[in-house]
Amino acid sequence: MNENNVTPQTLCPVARAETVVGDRWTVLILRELFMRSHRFEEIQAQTEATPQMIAARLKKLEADGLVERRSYNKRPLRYEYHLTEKGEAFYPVVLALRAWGETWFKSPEEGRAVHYTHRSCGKPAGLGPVCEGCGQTLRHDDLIVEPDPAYQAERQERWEAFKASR
Amino acid sequence: MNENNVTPQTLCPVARAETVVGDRWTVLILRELFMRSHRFEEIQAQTEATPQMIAARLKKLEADGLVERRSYNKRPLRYEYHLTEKGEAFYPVVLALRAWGETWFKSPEEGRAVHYTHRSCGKPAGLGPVCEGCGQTLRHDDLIVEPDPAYQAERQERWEAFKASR
DNA sequence: TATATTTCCTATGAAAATCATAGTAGCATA
DNA sequence: TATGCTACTATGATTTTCATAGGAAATATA
Repeated sequence: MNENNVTPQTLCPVARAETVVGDRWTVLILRELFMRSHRFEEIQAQTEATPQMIAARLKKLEADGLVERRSYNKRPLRYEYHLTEKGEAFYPVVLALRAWGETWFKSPEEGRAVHYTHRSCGKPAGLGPVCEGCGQTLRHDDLIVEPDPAYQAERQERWEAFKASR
Repeated sequence: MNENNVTPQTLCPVARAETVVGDRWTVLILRELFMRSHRFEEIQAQTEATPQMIAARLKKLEADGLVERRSYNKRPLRYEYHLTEKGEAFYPVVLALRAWGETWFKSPEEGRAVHYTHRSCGKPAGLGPVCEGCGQTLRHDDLIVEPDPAYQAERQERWEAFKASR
């Protein structure tokens, strides 16, 4: 994995961002955090990465300031992972990635994986970056997220397969 | 490198997108194409990747339909790389990445790497996704791109260093 | 004619990351 | 005592990446 460079080599913000998020597993972990999976096991099950991949990336994400670890249980000590403000600020990238993926990687008969409703106007938000209904810029905490039944089932199944394999 | 899966494993558009662009070099190559570097050597110089990295990724980007190779010279046969419509459509992701990078990876004394002017309203476009001046969604071909002198110098220097090393 | 130069890559071997698989630590519950 | 739960770590084979060098096919220059 790419160690974070202390002195930035370039002024380019895309290159700097990529030293942190230029990795498939990292982005999938961030997706899971936005999907409100906060536990190691949930993230592992839904990304289908090995535990080392998850562990290494969570550690780096924490070092890079996108993620913080919160203990939700002493004895035995257990942690959950949450996005920091910097991590939350990554949302527009995920949204843009989603829009691109929905547009260019789906056959017509496949529906959207997730349906968004814009809380402030009550209308479907569409693919962004601005709300289809009211034109406002979409923010993560202003969206009601509803996984499509098919996607929900897929996630459910992945979780069960994961559980069964222990 | 990740071979493209014929049957998608998931409905998640982010995961599907990441099988194509979930890689640092790939994103940097796309950035260069948006910066109007179309030649192998320019891309190599500005990304500072090895030629195999570039060659392999350009090949995959072509297979994935984001990039097309155009011969600009017979005898000797020479190619340039250009974005397809699918590749151009990736722009919002780059823009979001840039905004995040500019916001979270810069000290106050460092300026923006690139300045955008919105062609249709003539005002500075800001960090997007919508124009700071007029509120419209930013499109790549509607932006006048002006690298900051410092960033320009950095790129110039990289090119010269590359040339000198041959 | 001979020698550079330009451009786009390919070859090679060492170093690092990744993967599948298995296992550990600490505690709770039956 | 045994079984389960959760968050990881260990190991060894496989794959990818990196640094460095080189090649091929033509034109330009001496």
